[in-house]
Amino acid sequence: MTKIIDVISQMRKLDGKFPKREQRVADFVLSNLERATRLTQNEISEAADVSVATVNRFCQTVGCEGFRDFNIKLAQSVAVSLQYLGGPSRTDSESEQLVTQVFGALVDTLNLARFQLDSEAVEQAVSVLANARRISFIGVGGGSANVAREGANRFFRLGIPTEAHADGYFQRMLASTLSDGDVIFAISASGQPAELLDSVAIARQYGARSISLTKAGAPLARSADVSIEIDIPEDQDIYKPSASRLVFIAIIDVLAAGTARKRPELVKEYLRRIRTSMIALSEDTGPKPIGD
Amino acid sequence: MTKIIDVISQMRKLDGKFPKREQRVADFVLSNLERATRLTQNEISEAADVSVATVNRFCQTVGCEGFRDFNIKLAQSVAVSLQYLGGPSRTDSESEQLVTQVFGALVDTLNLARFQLDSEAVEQAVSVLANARRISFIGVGGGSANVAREGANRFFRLGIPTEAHADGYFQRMLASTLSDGDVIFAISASGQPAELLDSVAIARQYGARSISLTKAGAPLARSADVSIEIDIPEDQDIYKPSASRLVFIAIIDVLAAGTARKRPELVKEYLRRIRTSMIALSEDTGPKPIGD
DNA sequence: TATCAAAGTGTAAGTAACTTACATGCATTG
DNA sequence: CAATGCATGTAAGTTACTTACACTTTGATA
Repeated sequence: MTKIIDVISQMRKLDGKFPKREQRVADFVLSNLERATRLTQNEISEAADVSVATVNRFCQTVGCEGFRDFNIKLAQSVAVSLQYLGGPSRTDSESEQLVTQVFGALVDTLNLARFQLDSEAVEQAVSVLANARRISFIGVGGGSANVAREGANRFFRLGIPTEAHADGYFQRMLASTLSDGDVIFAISASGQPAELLDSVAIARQYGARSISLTKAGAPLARSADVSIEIDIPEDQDIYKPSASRLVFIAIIDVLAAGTARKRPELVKEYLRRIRTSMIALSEDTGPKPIGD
Repeated sequence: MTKIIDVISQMRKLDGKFPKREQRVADFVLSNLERATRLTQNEISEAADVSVATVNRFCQTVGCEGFRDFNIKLAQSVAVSLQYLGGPSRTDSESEQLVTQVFGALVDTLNLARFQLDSEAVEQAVSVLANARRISFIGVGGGSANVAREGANRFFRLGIPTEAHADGYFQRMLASTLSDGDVIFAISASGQPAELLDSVAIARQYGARSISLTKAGAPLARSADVSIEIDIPEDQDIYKPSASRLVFIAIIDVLAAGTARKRPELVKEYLRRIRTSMIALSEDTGPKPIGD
């Protein structure tokens, strides 16, 4: 697939090195980025006071096939840039800026995490989960505990008995009841909590498989059979919420989707049952994700 | 500023309501978003097996002036949605594709949601939250209940007493104890559950403010003082987890960040205290988001 | 069930826009 | 000063978008 070439930076790079008349085109476009998007080749040629052919050549000079191609690439670059540049002429309200910032940061982080994900670890984890008789998600501290609950919420829909716990003592006791065929899934942003380290160690001792989802290189990562590690630079702005738990949830999504695909028929049946159980409660029972 | 009209969500919104032949065009474009960007009207008409005129009418139906206009707007929407996705290369393993798909869908959905967010509603919600004496998050069903917990987890760090409940009976009873200065925050992907509708009505009756985070146009949205509405087309692939709860969490992030900025000094102090309380438990107490 | 109106659809002509070939002009260098 | 090569504009050529009109389907009503 063709990566979107950023014509704006391409124009900036060549700025000053264009042939004289093409430079006029560049000047005009660069100082009327947003407007140029909506103009035809002809209109641009008039605005820059050059011939249409020059405009066309200009397009080829910046690496496009012709004006058509240039026009679309410019529109795309402008669309992307305007989002994050928050250029000077923008009159976004404060709350619009807030939304852009937070969503931007989240998207950014998701993308970062995606490239860190070790696909081999994902594959191993899916294979362990798909064969699990039972999965116990554990996590402590508000965030990770919620991710653990989310994991349980995801996987029980696939017909696998699941549970989630945030109580360190309970976790250790629970771990000691697990055995071959069971899976303990430990979640921690720091990878340090003794509760989790203990629980994983206990569970392994009794023959259960263990999966960890945590910070790269953390003690917890080293202690589990399969370890999914992510290193997310937390934003320095302490008012900006951390994105790591969102990434964790996204990873749980990946694992759930992968597991579901390994047992398609079973899953369909379980989802059907769950949907049936909700018919009485809701008007809408189409083929949609289930549960509120 | 010129708002970029998001034709992709426009298409999704009208999906299923198009005239028969135009629907074919919609189907093709929606499932070949990136490719459609580079096709001419003629090529699209062939691919969808309709006449060019139908393609042109389709463009007008989704709110564009004609194909030219549509083509550019589509390119922009696609660019914004896919800006972080390097396309999947052919050599990707199955699990790599899985990761790409799930993350891609999430990023896509986040971008979509951003355009739908009504910044005025966000502003109002932040203002209500920042002045709250206490916030009760309520939700039912695995997903929304978790989002509610996440909300509580976020806001208590800002020094506001919070709680989260998933028990419908408890929610109603709780609601009847609220009064002026308290806030009830109801979360639901469907916006239908009677538990939430009742609780919000009861809380309002006793003078509490109410905020809802739910599907656009749902009953719950109409019943609250401030309503944040999102319309997310759920993916048809039932094995693919729904992205809506991730969007909900992202929105909670936005609200928390906005609230934090309204009370910077207070928040700093509370975060300091929380961090202090954790020093004994962890090696790492740098300026990072707190809590596991 | 027949009829009619309204909406949907395709064909084809018309128009606007992009592309390319070619001729002219200008600058640089031997 | 002449020759070469790059830069530019003109105009013809081609492609692509738009629109008018006629035919078809759909749905409502008698």
